[in-house]
This record gives sequence, C-alpha cells and structure tokens, in this order.
Amino acid sequence: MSLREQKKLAAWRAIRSAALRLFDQRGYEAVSVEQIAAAANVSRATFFNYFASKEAVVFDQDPQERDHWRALMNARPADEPLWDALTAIMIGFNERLADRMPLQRRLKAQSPALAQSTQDLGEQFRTDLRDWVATRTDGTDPLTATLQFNLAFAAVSTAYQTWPADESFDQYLQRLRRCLAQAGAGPAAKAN
Amino acid sequence: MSLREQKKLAAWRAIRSAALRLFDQRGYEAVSVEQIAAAANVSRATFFNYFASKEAVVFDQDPQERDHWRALMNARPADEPLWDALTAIMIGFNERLADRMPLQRRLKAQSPALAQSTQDLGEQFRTDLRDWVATRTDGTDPLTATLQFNLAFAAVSTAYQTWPADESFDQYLQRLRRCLAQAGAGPAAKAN
DNA sequence: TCCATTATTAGACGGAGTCTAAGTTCGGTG
DNA sequence: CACCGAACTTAGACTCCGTCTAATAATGGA
Repeated sequence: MSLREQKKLAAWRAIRSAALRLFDQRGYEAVSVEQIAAAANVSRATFFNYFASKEAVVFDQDPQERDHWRALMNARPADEPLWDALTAIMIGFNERLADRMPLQRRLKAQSPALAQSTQDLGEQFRTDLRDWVATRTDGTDPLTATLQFNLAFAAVSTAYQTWPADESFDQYLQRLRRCLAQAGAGPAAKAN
Repeated sequence: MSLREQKKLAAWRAIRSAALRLFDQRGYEAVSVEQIAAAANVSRATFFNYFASKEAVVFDQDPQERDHWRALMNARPADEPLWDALTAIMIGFNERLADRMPLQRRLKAQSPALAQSTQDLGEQFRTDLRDWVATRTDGTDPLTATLQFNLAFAAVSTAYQTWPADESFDQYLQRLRRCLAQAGAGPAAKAN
C-alpha cells in the first residue's frame, strides 16, 4: 500500500472517528460538518471529498471492510442454493458489526433526522451483494433472484427492528438466524 | 367539511399539482421550493406548512387516500391469517396507484436525488399498516408479525424494482401478486 | 531535482429547512 | 351584525448542507 493510500485511509478514519465522537457527545444535529472537519484537522471541503453527505459519515463502511464481505461472497460454492448462500453471507456480514451497531443504534434513537433515514450500515454492502446475485444468477429467472435478495434484507431489518435496548449483540445475531430461517420457510408455513 | 378544511385540502392539492407539473417539465432538482410556491400562489413558508420537505411533495399521499386504505384494513376478517390479510391489503393499496406510479417512476429515473431516496409512495401507508398489524397481533408473537410485515413490503419492492419501462400497470399488479404468493410460500420452497 | 498527478484548501454561492413576529381569515358568541 | 380568539399565511432573516472554482501543497516517479 503506497504512502498516498495510507494517508487517505488515515484521513478517512480520522474524520469518521471525530464525527462519531462528537455525535455521541452532543447529538447528530447539534454537530455541524464544519465542527467535524475542525476536530479532524481538515477543511470542510476535504470532509466532502471523503463523504458524500453528513449522513454518510454515520453509515459508510470502512474501506477495508469491503474486502471482507467480498471474500464472503466469493467463498460460497457455485452449486449452493441461492437462499442458503444469502443466509450465510448475511450472517457473516452482520457478525462484523458488533462494534458499530450499538453506537449507530444510540444515534438513531437520539436523533430525529437519523431515525427517519431509511439508510443503514448495509447500504454499500447491499450494492455489492446485488451485483454478486446478478452475476451468479445470470441467465436464470431475475424475478426470483431479486425476490430472494429483498426477502433476505427484510429478514435482517426485522431482526434489527425487534432488537430491544437491553439485549446483547449475540442475541441479536441469534434472532437474525431465526428470521432468515423463517423467511426461507415462508411465513404462511409457520405462523397462524 | 368546514370551509377551513376545504381550503386546506385545496391548498394541499394546488401545491402538489403545481410541484409535479414543474418537476415533470424541468426535472426535480431544477425546480426550487420557491418556484413551486409561486406557481401554487402561496408563500414559501406555506409550502413547508403542508410538506415536511421538498421530497415529501413527491411521495406524500392525498389526505383522502388515507380513508381508503384504512377501510381496506378494517375490512379484513379477524380470523383471517395475517399473511393473507397483508396480501389482500397490499394489492388493494397498489391498485389505487395507477395514476401516480408512472409519473413517480419517471421522476425517479430522471433525478439522481430521488433515485437514491429510499422513500416511496407507501411511506404513510406503511406507518398505518404497522399500527394495524400491531393492534391486530396484540398479545401474540411480535417477531413473527414484524417479519411478515417486512416480507410483504419486500415483495412489493421486488415487483416494483423488476417493472420494465415498457410494461403496463396491470402487468405490474400481476407480478405483484406472484411476488406475494412466492414470498408466502418461502423462497426455499420454489427456487433452486 | 524536476514534473505530472493527485489531494487539500479557502471562499463564494444557491437552496433547504427553521423560526419569529406580524398580518389575515375563519367560526363561533353575545 | 360586531367582535374575539384560534387557526392560517406571510415576509424576512438565519443556519447549515452541498457544490464549485481556482489556487496551493504534497506525492511518487523520471
């Protein structure tokens, strides 16, 4: 990794950690981009070089994290049923969020602007996974593939939404597995 | 309906129709809230009395529409399985969007700002449906209810996302029914 | 050491969204 | 009909987000 790339990564992390620290202390809307930039010792313009918006600094993933989930996708055998692969990838992705999810939840709970944002930590992951599904199911029925893709994310959303404030991250992961299994079986099969 | 209420509704519709007309002509980001207000013969401040944001004018539903979908929900028999009720309500809701969906799609396709917005026409409907599900399933397992709720929306998203530009609205509805049925059966049951 | 490329920066700008204080319209009451 | 309080509208000022430009600084290779 060249010196340039190292510096970029360092700057990215400096901005993000400064921002999260300030958000955590004072709340999302009480902190301006100007203040974040000052705390990270960069200019306001540089902030927007690294993050497309103020919201992005909350939801964007560390650039190196991308390598991990791409590895997850490539690790799935080609003959595995799509739903099983999606389940495994979803769990693998979520297991890595142990550190960031709690903070992100706290911010969302405090800040109206973030609470109503439909974005979440998986925005970039979602794009990559979409592409992976597209290439993997190339030639087969795109409707079924898209549906499974969306159902998998619905299962994750459900696990996240039903996460009580006092529950541990491991319990969240456990419920996530249950949601994925239940979605795979079909709601009509189990409930009622 | 009092004169006051009539005027409010008229103002709401005047603002929205002016906005949609301008957006359609010049594109979403090329039109400012100031211009919308001028076209609707109200002040900028009044615009924000009726719509929480510039985006809301694209996605908010006509106040009277709410009565319709609430009727849809109340029409479901109490002993019907939740998934069947959700399916019926979703279809009933979508059938009413024949007029607005095409325009909304066109705007989304043209405007980057709208394209990345995760909002859609069903935002308020979603809230009401969430409440309806909550009261209906009160006492029973909330996880299963939330999961079915989210899966139903995932099915709608899928039908919407896979809607080709040249396809009719009726074909969209047809595919929506298929997505709901398939989601109800579970992806694992059918595919692969 | 020099040079092309890339990153950073200040500063200005337009527009979104909030707020206040003043004006206007409605609906009920005497 | 005249009045009053409540609800609605409005101009205008303000903050901050996000974009852009043109100038400066740092990097890595020749």
